[in-house]
Amino acid sequence: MKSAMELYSERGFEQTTASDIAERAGVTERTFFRYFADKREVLFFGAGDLQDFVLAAIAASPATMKPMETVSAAMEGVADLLADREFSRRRAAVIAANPGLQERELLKMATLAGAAAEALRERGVPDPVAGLAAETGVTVFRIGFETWIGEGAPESFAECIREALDQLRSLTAGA
Amino acid sequence: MKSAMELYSERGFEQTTASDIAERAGVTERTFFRYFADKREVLFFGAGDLQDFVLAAIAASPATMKPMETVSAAMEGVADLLADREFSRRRAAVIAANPGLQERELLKMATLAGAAAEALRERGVPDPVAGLAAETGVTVFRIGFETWIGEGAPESFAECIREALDQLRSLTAGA
DNA sequence: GCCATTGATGTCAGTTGCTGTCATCACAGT
DNA sequence: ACTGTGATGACAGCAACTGACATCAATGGC
Repeated sequence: MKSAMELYSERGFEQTTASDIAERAGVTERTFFRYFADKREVLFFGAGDLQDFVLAAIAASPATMKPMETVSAAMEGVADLLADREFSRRRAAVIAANPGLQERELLKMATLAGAAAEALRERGVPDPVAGLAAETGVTVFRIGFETWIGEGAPESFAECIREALDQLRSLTAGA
Repeated sequence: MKSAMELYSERGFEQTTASDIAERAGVTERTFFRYFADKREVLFFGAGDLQDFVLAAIAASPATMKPMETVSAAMEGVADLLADREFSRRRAAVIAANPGLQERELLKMATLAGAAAEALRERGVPDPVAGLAAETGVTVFRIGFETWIGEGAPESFAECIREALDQLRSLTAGA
């Protein structure tokens, strides 16, 4: 809900109760918990869509593509789901201010990495490589997202992803 | 406390209340929460020591050592803190069975990676490399730990770490 | 030996996150 | 109209914490 983000931004996450959010949204606290598993989950609404998107992109990529390319391309595609940069910024600020929310975000990322690894395996990528490529891909996503959120970054999310990937490449190449 | 692990193993994490643990330990619920920030934190008692150890190892390593070597060596050294393998196994099983506990573990790992990156920076390792080496080092630790916990693994934790690092090396070299 | 300080623990009351259960009520299909 | 069915509200209750204050034992100066 939008009400939750507003309140989390206004007074901070811990300072807003579930009942506050429900009230602003014009529903009962009970109803709030019917839509969201817990208070934190509100901020990760859409994480499921993101994962579905990434999985579909991996599955749909040409069989000739190398694992790392596949994952990176999928991450670039996520741009379509990230319309409002200002909103992303505020959301990130709220999460950064609260350890509990960071935990949840970490878990979402880990889950995404796990699912991506599985998707790669189903395309025939063997096992240690699949996991590593998936995890690396998620790291690239995270770094790219952070720069996209930051000051003086390129307008385009996809470009941020490509940039992060390039940096990573030159680093591992140098080792 | 040992009481907590026992109960978590017996009935599972969610099925044991804070007051249960306190009772078995012979103290009050209030006292329990004075020692541990929350119910989950019991399982991560000693995470601080681990981080201190890793940081000290990084700081103490010869200045000529390359970043990745430094971090890996530090991770190998953690072996000293991991005496009881059977205990580690039971702990891992409890954590694997509960998303909330996985969240906490993810956070601890992320924190460790952040601190390790900072320690590398203080040794003069420049910025994108420091973060990457730290994160990779933690990944190696995780993989190594998992195989050490698993069946038919080498007795020595340090050996598991070296093995994981070798695998990673051959993977990134192949790309 | 006595008292003051300090630190660890118990007690109690209260808030908040979250859940189960049942009632209500609008709306859809027949 | 009749009957699900699905969304919501109402309410009670548990468990995870927290703050405030009381107790009590050990410690250390006098």
